[in-house]
Amino acid sequence: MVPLSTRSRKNKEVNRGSWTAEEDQRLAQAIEVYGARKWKSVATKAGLNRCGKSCRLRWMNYLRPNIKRGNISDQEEDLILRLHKLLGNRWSLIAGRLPGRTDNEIKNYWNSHLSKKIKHNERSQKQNRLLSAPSNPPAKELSSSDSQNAELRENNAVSTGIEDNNSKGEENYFFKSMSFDGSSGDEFLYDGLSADEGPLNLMWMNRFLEMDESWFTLHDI
DNA sequence: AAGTATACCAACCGCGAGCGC
DNA sequence: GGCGCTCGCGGTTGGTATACT
Repeated sequence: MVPLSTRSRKNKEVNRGSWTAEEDQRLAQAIEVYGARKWKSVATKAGLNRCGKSCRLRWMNYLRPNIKRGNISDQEEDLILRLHKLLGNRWSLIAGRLPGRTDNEIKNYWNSHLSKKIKHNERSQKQNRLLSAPSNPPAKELSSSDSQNAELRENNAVSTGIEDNNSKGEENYFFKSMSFDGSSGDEFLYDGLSADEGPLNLMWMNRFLEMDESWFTLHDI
């Protein structure tokens, strides 16, 4: 995609920029033999004039099996929005909940689509508030955590169109007992699911996100 | 048709955590 | 404890594609 010569930078000894089909093939073959670890040595053994980091990135974001590309579905988008509300810019955690999607892809999708969408929603929300302001009852004073939670719920409802049942506002949701790191917790969520079962999985996740707060507490995210 | 602006996304960079020596 | 190495993460860059004027 990007000519090697144009992506400047420090190390002139190694290739930079777009990967060629041949490089991809070499990398995949090396990983088949040596495994997806020790990226520096994988790069060397594959005969690639690339740094280990670059090889890892290429594998993780492009060559890995079961990668889904393009066309983020409405369901996936909804899930990204909600997870982002809960987790912030922790793209790898969010990606971990979306089978076949990479953190880089979700980050790009967020920056190019969703962040704008949200800004637009917030703007029209403000306008609506201004228009209806005089008839509103005086707002109860909230602690900062209350207001954060309120904002979180409000944005969530606005951006996804799904109302959050958690109206108490003093507690946060939580996720931690099911880890997001692709280890044991993932088994709880995804064990036995193939990539084809993604939609089913997403439905499950959506229900999970709507669960009553009594199931979870947030403090140790 | 040509020039310019904007959107998209692959790839890079810097940083910090974890681990072994 | 200190050092070096590897890995993973999030932010950023910049080339290409597309839309707009």
